[in-house]
Amino acid sequence: MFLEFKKQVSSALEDAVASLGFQTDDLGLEASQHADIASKVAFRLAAQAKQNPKELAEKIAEAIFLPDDSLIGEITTVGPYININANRNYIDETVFRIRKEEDGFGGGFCEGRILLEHTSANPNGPLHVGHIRNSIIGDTLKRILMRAGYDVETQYYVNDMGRQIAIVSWALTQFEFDTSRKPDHAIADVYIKANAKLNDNPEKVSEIDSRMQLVEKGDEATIKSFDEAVALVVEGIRETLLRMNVEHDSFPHESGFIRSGAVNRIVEEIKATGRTEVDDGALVVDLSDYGFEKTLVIQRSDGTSLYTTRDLAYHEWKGERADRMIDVLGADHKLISGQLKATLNAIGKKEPEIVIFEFVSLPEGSMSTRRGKFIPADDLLDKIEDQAYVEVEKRRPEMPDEFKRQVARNVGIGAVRYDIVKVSPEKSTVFDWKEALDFEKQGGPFIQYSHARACSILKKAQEDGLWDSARPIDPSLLIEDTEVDLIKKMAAFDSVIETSSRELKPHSVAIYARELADSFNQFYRFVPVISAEDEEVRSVRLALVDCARIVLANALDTLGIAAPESM
RNA sequence: GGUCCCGUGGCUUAGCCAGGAUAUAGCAUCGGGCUUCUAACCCGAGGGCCGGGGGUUCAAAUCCCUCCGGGAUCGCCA
Repeated sequence: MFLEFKKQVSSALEDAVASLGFQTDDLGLEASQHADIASKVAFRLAAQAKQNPKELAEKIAEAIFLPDDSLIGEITTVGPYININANRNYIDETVFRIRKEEDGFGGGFCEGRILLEHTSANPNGPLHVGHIRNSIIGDTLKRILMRAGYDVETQYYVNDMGRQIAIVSWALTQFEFDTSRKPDHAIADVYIKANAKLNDNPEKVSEIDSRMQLVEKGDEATIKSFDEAVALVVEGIRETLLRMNVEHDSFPHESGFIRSGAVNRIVEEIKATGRTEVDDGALVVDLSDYGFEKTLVIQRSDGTSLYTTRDLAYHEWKGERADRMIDVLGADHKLISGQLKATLNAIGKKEPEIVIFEFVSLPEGSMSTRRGKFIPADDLLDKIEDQAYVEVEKRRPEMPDEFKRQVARNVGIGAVRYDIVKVSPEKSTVFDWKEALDFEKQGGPFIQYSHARACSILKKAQEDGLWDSARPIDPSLLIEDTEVDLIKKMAAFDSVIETSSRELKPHSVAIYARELADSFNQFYRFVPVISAEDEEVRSVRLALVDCARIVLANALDTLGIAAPESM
């Protein structure tokens, strides 16, 4: 709804500026604490108009023409600022729309097909607390883009033939596989042992090399041993992701692009550009004109392909199947993803948009599956759910155990997802158990609680025979400050989705959801609903609570966090 | 050493790309609020030369330069 208001403001301001004989492509619109939206256009035009910004602002404000059905209300100037407020129509219309559109409210203004790749961790062990930053950013992005209106397919690109996987398959011949453990964890055990053994016995490395050559040549027994190990780990990873409400639509395997011949084809295409040369037996690409000093290796001296080579083929394939490709990658991929884009560009292929997130490290240093230095996501989820159970027990001791477990799951995952997504991806973080298990106030559970609270009011009203969602309402009775603030906050949801989908920044949705819950809680505190004296007022306030329930649920859904009716 | 990212009250953090009105919020601290729709809540207070220094501008947390601190990365790993 705010998007529509903003559009009207833009066009009204443009017309006003034009009517005074000026031109600008920057209306300087910004959120403001003094109005629903403010314009700094007078600053921009002051030089051109040779007038002082204050007088200019007044002239522009006077020149604004508003049609009858406008959403724009009061317009004032304070110095050079033009402060523009929405009118009553905006408030009332917002309430009507939320009730009409329900779970669709706040989206549906974009179209196109997007392939979104995220997580794609190597299947050599379980997801750890660093990986899930990728998963949560990626999954939230998916939800944001889908709400915005895009057709989104998420993919987990499975590395089923890299060096690490060769080590895993070798490890299974060297060490006993503990079938009593979750398979991704059991694989990590033997993988860690294998790496230690290879470290102590460097002559064994040739066994890994030969496995890689065999799999690339299509040796069935070797491929089978890789596949089995990979399938075990991927199954465990999917289970972990599902616990966090993360689900991928497909799992393309790297080997598929070798077998289809796509990798060989793309190597030939790159050769045809004349950019390649053989350096020390390896095939390298010159990307110096793209600003990369070092060449990019796309084939080992033994002729086998690298991750990068297979990734090029994968992106070519994706580019043919979508309007946009988005990859969520860790900071260690910054350079390689730039080289990937440059190479795709050099052969005339579509390039992906890359979302980079910085690392999550441990107090003692960076995480490493190979060295066994990591905290499995499963451990974090187990502990946070245990902690959440304690919190539920404290508050709802009388409820059945099944209820408490369910709430603990929802709240625990909500806390984890919110905690991770609320921070800008470009900040590196250090994982801290104490912090992770501390139910930070005004985090995920705070928003879930607000939703439960709205549900609780509606439930009670319904039991008392006071609430009927079909009954006509008169939103103009919603005049308390906290009511209007809440409605305006809800109206802004579409604009938050629009911005975060355009900038691919999921954390702004997290901030918004918290602010929305905050607005609702203030309304709850100051305005009686069920006990409102006037029947009409009570009805419309109940409708407002229902609106809050809807928008809170939409915001939570966008964050991949459950919206419990009771907790 | 080169390149990229980050550095905002005790801690975590928004704003920076598109410079402008008293710099955002949470945690923690202190004070207040449950006979009233779930207190996982609400209200209030203190606390910041926006890492340091230069520059551009009428105006800099925001742009440029430089230094310091942290992270990432620098061909046959992914």
